[in-house]
Amino acid sequence: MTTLNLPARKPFHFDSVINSHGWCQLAPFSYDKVANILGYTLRLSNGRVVELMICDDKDGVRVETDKLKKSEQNEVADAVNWMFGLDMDFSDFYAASNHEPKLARAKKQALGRVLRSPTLFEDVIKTIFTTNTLWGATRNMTRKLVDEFGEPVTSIHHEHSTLIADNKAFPTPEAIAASNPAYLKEKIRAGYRAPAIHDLAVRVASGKYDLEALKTASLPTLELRKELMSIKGVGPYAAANLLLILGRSDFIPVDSWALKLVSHEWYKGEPVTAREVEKRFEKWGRYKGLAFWFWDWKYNQ
DNA sequence: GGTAGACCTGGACGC
DNA sequence: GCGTCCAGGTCTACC
Repeated sequence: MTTLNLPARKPFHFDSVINSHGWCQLAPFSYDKVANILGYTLRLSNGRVVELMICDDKDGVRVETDKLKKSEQNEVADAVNWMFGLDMDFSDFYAASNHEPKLARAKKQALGRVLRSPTLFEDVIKTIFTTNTLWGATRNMTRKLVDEFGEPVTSIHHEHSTLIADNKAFPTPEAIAASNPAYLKEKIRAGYRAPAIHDLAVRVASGKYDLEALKTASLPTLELRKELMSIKGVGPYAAANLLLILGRSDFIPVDSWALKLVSHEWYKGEPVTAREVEKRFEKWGRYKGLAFWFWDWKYNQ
């Protein structure tokens, strides 16, 4: 058993990260609401697959997992640090939103961080799975992809293996690349998205496309957006969602839900276009995405 | 530069 | 049960 205590930049609220969006409901995440523990099945670079149990801690988060070597501990720490954005600083956003009643709770609740997967590859695929479909189908596609192509937790204690036998890590690009679009369409139920995720997996697995480099790229947001939108299946909504995950807040992920929220907030439920959404948040400039995402919406069913 | 229509799944609804 | 309709972003083709 290994326990890691990872500190976070203040302010930090574990629950705010968990509830930042629906990601904790997508495999290989699991969330125990009663115990307030986030589970995640992680594949380490040496091929070992471990189950992480992540919970709130005095100064950040605590991670419990199988006994790990030092190098493996460092890898887990790096992964969780990224997933929770432990070092992210939102003080400028808090200062900007200080006088906006609809964002007044932002600093107190430490809003700003969004839960992310360890790799951008995983988050791009999950984001493509959210497009043009209902949330139930998104969960379904992700679950099936993990079950079909993910590697199971490496069992050390065989007598306990039944407890973790079902958990698998998110598939590697290689594993998805080795499949084919027809299979992804039929078995994963990815529909017309299948060629897009297969193509991405092939490009990443071949080493020709360094997707993970975008996590730390210092490109201007507009350039980064262009780069994300060059990925098949990633349009304006998906790119904005991924930018928010990457800590860039200049764009709003406008989907049909966003239109509904804005419509009820300012237009008495009358239909609105993406233009109206942009207009309403224009003044927030580079905090546009955050202001939209953490707005205290009237309509919230 | 803007937009109609096709893409695919799953849930709702009517028979 | 079975068929029909609809919601949901992206992409292509065509103005």
